[in-house]
Amino acid sequence: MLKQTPTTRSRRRHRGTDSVTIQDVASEAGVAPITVSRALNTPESVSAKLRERIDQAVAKLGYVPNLVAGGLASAGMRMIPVVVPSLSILTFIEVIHGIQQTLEQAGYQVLLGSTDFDLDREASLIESLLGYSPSGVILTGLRHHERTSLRLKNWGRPVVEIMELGDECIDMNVGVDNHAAGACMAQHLLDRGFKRIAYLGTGMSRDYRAMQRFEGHREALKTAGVEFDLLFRREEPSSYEAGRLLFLEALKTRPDLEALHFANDNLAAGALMEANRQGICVPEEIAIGGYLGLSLGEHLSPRLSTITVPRYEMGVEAAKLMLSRLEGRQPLAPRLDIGYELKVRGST
Amino acid sequence: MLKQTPTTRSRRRHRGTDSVTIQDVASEAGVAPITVSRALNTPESVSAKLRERIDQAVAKLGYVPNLVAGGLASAGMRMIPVVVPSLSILTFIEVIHGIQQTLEQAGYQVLLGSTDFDLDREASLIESLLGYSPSGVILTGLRHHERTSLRLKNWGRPVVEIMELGDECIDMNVGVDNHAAGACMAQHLLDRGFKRIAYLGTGMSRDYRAMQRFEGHREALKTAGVEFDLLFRREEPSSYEAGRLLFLEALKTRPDLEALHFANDNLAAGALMEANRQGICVPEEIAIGGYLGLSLGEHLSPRLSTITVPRYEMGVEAAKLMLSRLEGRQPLAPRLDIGYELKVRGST
DNA sequence: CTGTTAGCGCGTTCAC
DNA sequence: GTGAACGCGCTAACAG
Repeated sequence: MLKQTPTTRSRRRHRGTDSVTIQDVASEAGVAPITVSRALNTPESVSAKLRERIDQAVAKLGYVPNLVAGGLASAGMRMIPVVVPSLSILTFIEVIHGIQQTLEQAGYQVLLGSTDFDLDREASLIESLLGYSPSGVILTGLRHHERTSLRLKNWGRPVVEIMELGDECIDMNVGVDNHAAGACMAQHLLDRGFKRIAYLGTGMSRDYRAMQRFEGHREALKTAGVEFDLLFRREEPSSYEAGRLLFLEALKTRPDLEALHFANDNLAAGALMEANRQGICVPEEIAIGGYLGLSLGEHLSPRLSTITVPRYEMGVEAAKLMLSRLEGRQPLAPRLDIGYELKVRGST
Repeated sequence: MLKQTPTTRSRRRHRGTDSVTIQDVASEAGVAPITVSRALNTPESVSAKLRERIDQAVAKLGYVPNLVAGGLASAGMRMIPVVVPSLSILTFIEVIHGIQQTLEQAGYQVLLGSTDFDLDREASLIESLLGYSPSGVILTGLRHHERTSLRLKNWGRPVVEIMELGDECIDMNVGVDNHAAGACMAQHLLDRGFKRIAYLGTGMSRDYRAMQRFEGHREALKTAGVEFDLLFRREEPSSYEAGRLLFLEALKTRPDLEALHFANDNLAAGALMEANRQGICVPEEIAIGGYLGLSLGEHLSPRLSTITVPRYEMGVEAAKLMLSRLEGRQPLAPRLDIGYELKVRGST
């Protein structure tokens, strides 16, 4: 299947991809291969004259550097694995998008990895991803297998942990303070005069960041002297449907509830749409708050109050941090709080 | 930055990643490196005794094969670039998800690439992705730069084109018949008794698949003897907001419209939500149909009629086709129609 | 500024 | 069933 043409060039001893190599370009331009290499990688270290001859030869032969060979000889394959818990959660997609756009401009490619919120899978995935000799790694969260953290710390190449903020990171960290964000929405609900407030989430035994927001929520209530500590949870992944079910369950179990604090906008939107369907008035009969700032929230009626997190920007910043290290610059700070913003809209 | 420890092992001449190599394992097990290689890649060609010794050494040293070296020596880096027009369109994300899940199980990794619907960018992106010596390539659509198609045809490794269906593909093809899908929804609208039906889409000068659906739509109307050929378009990317604006524009320009056929569910949902907001009754005052089958559509009121496309499954099938080639099996058919399904719900 | 030499770590080839 | 030698294509190191 590989190479059906039995190799026209006589130079090839065996195998070989039969493509144009740096040697071909060197011959064409009448220089040594290393000069071609330099002309391509550090043009300023080659005289203008040779550079031009080489550029012409490259164009003429259609030379494309073999990054694998380059990666073996030097270091780094100009790839960055991005390891996230799930590819079916929009948040991660948007972060990945930001990362991809930024890295691609700089000539790096993104390698995708997903762990399904499983730290064992994360550990083995990262282990095998390192076999690709990537230039750096971006991964989700600050909690990992101990051997993963150790391995990456000793790895000697840039590592960025995203989505979460903390004092102890492997190398660099861009994220948001989940605890504070949870407290922020809870405080908003309290400010609105609600007391019987529940938190509702999915997959919280695996997604500990949602749990951190719940902790913030709970603490805000406690601090305000509101003795109400209600959590509704389901173990399936987040979806509109899960939000709808959570909503129904909450209404049924505790008809006295005044406000619902959802772990994310998908759930909140599912609830809001169900409320619309049933003719339940939001926020008069029950208030609904979310987290993330999905654009959908702005189009529902009433518009969804939420805490927006600049997800795309988080990706961009993570990538920039990565690039600054890769290009030898020391990043200003290895830790960046990307922030969040409370958006008060109609649903609360 | 790279390797701060000045290399403890004396073996290293210069550079080198200071990690465990096949040679280390070989020494530990008291065999030649090639035997380790065989024990790992073709276990049946090594005696049980040695195999066990080697496995132990691998475990003891925590050896992880350097895929870069392997990729250079043999061929294929066990990576598959997936090139899509955009990472901000949910459809592509879901397809990528299916691809990623399937390939990762088989030990292949996904490299992400996006072209922003630009065939020039696609051409140069693919050119540079080939530098990674990937095992295969998955790309979007059947239309490419001629040099891209030629390059990939001569490349000698599996190529799958997705999202679209056609007779002439580079190698293998999994997708959906856009023309037929557009006609299908149009026919449904006609069957409902609507005649003044408009098609509404975004970015259609770049996203020719949406245009193919429009052609199908237009033809269905013509065939039915309905002389109505109205297209509303905007050039921004699809979004709820774009759908809302398109909806408003259509209502304003042509108050006599009976049904709106949107190029995708994002647009349709934006329109439907705006209708709700304005108290416009759907479908009594105006019917709305979409395309894709996003789960959001099922939660709106009324529920959105649409044409569902099994996006995740399309990814899975594309990956399976790829794998069958990579593993030397001939795929049953190099062309797979993934199909679509008309979902008639409340909005029409 | 340019060239020479010597690997990067692995798998193929061919011999035993 | 196992091993020795060599090369995949490129670049770091060290001259000149």
